[in-house]
Amino acid sequence: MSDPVKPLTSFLIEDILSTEDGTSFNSKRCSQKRERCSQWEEGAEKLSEQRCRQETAFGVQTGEILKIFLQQGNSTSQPDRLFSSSTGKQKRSRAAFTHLQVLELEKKFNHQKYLSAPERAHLAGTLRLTETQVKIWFQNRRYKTKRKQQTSEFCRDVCKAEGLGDELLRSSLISSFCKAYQYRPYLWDYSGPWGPTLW
DNA sequence: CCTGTCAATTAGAGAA
DNA sequence: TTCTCTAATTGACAGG
Repeated sequence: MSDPVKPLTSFLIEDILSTEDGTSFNSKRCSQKRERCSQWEEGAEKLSEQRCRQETAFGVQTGEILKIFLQQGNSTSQPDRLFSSSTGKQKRSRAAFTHLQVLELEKKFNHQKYLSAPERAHLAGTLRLTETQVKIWFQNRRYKTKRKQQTSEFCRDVCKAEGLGDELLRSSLISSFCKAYQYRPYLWDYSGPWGPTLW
């Protein structure tokens, strides 16, 4: 019998809700943050109801399922961290993927940069992640790859400009690159003398 | 409409 | 505390 309890993240709540009422939580995408908050609060309530039903179904004591979540060690899988208890204000949760999960995701990514829906579902199932988490991981991974590649091209061009003694080109390359990436663009991978000092 | 992508950014969490 | 990585969010846009 498979373990009924998965690490609980905001995405899992989406999945739970989508199977609960037959409508996709994703499809309720809201433009207003306020609307989102009220939906999340609703989600929290439904979640707690669902825990009760699971406890009944699995014949365990009240609070047992919550305890299992809490015992999973990963603090971000604590369901109640998703919401601040007193204010009812939404708190963003951040799952920490295990080494194995990342390893498998990387392996798959090296093989193919895009996943079809069935492939994504299969991978999510085997890694015990939600499909949304897999989708977002691949999205972030593609963006990271692209930025790394742009950084390496930038480094190459700057080195070339330096080699030619073209100070004007060098500084224009650097300024346009800095403008494009206000955030640190994976420059730490490059141990050139000027790399990390740029920022 | 719905869902997916990219690009940019935010923010949680672990390491130093 | 600060730094760094990266999961998650947001918004614009595209395709079915």
